[in-house]
Amino acid sequence: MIDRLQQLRTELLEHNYRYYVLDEPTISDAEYDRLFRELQQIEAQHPEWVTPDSPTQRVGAAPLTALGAVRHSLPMLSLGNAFTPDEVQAFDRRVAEGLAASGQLTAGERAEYLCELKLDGLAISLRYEDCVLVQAATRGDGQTGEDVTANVRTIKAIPLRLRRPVAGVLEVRGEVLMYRADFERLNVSQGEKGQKIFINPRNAAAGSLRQLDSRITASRHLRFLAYGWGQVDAMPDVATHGGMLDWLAELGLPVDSHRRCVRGAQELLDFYTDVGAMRPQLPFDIDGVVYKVNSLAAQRQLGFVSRAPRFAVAHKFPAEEATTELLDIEVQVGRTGAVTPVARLRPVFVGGVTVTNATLHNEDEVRRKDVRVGDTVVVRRAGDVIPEVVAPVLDRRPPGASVFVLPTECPVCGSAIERLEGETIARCTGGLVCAAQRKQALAHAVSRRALDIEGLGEKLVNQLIDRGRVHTLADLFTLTAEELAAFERMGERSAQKLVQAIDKARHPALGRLLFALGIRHVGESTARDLARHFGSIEALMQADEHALMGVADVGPVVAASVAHFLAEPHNRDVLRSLLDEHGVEPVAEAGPLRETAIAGRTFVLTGTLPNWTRDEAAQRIAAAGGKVSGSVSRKTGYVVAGDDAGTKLTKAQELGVTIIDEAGLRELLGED
DNA sequence: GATCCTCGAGTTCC
DNA sequence: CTCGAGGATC
Repeated sequence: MIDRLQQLRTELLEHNYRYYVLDEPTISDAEYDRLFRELQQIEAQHPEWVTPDSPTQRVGAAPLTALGAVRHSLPMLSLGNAFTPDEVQAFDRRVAEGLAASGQLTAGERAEYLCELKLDGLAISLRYEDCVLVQAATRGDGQTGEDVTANVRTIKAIPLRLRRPVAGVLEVRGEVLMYRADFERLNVSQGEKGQKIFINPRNAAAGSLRQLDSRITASRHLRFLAYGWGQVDAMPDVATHGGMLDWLAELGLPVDSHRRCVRGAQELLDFYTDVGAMRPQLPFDIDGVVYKVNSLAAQRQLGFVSRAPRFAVAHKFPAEEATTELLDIEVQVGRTGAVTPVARLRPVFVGGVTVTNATLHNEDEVRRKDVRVGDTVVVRRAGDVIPEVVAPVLDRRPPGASVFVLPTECPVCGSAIERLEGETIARCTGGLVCAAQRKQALAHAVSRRALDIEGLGEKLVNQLIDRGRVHTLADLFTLTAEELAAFERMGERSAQKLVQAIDKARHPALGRLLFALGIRHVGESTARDLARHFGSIEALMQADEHALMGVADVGPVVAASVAHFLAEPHNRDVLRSLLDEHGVEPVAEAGPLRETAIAGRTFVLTGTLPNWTRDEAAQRIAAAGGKVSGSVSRKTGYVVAGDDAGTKLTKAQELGVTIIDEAGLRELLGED
């Protein structure tokens, strides 16, 4: 009996592999089902023989109450975009120059790329430990994603165990997606059951993957295609991205077969054209193609800019466009007084959602596009998210449509609208006299990245300001549950919860409090820098412009803005009142700048490190809050030197910058 | 003085 | 996500 069980498992795994990975099934679905049921029966008789990697163990488990958070060991990055042939040529030129500079490419030689489809699904990371799938996580913000292990185990295209031995950790990255045919069928059955109809395969895949009840996921026919990797303990002996993909395929992971290895910009563009032609015949949606420098050594050489690799780019298909009528152009007033024209549109379905509003950014933008109220306009979703008015359809302009003129007075408070010379943004001069600005300022102060007060949404903010109950941040801390319960759409329970949330905000991290104040030019990051540098509100309040300039990334403009804010008696009063009367006690930032070796410091990597690639080292430094820069200067904190270090090491010695090796870096990072 | 990069600010929809 | 602008670097 146990022999038969082993045999069934092996056969079913093989058929799975043929079906999902090789796309060459050798038996019918009915035959597969027969084998599957036989295995189920044997396992039912002998529960002690059931193992977690058995093909029967993909049926889903009992619902969870929430998806847990998973921190990626290496961040999941995003890619830069290209939309035009010019941009692709510019990308190729940058790559060629970068590689020529390091001698990896001789002049006139064309760089080698691996071209792939850009799948329109959800990026996930699969973690295998000693060949066994142990965890699956969504991309999330790139640093932290959601734990979707239970759901991912139900996706038949994803092996629960690798087909070849791989020691230690292997993180596989790829896209979970739904085939168009499966999507159509799902919507039919959803419709019959009177359940939610999905707008597109991407949304359906996302909704299915994030189910709390993995039994639902199991019924949804999700697919998976691998395109990359994260942590790899046992790196195979391959030199190219293409080689890595071949290796992943050998391990039993599905990899899309439309990849192509090419040289130079023209061949990249040819791939784009070819893929565009076959796009309607593909079984799944794509939103473009991806070009990656093929050589892994060359990839390391090129490195990263901020969160995106320099060695890869996504060449996107043009966004879907639609035409609709521009009903009106209204202006909004932001928290800094910025006056923004907004297009009110006749609702139109484009790129998977119904669009009714679109920003027009500023006065110049409206002029440049020459859109007028009454025009028929072309609308698209830029970057597939934010709606954008592209241009008017001039043939259909109604006679007498007049050019848009920005009002000279604020529509909310009547103060003058002013546009300083050389600035693109016009601003309401009303300051806190303007209710719109007070509302936005309060909404900003309580937002998640600032004081993080839950339960204080737009509606309530509006009421608090309109009734004159809250004028400054300090007033917020005088609210009681009794009076809040009397506001519209507020019950006793929500009122009490809100008061608790406000109470919790009495001990914010100093940086969050500074960010909450809404000082011009002081965002989340600068606020944290200020908090770390000065350590307390009191110390900051005594700082003059000169002292402020001493903070990293603070120059004359930011220093003047902060000094101006602090010089304003009204602002000082609010701060004093917060601290002295309302029991607000900011807590010093965790890990102040002077006390951690990594956070806020700049690292330069040079030479070959013994165990880490440069990318890995860079990503680990970034994960610990450090910065990685390409060149050595006096502001460089550390130079991490490996074998064959070049001129950067010499320069570091000249400038007296601390030089460490990989072991030293590990020590700083707190690893063994 | 030019250029690259990061940060701030504004915005949409579900 | 995107633009503009401030800051740092070359």
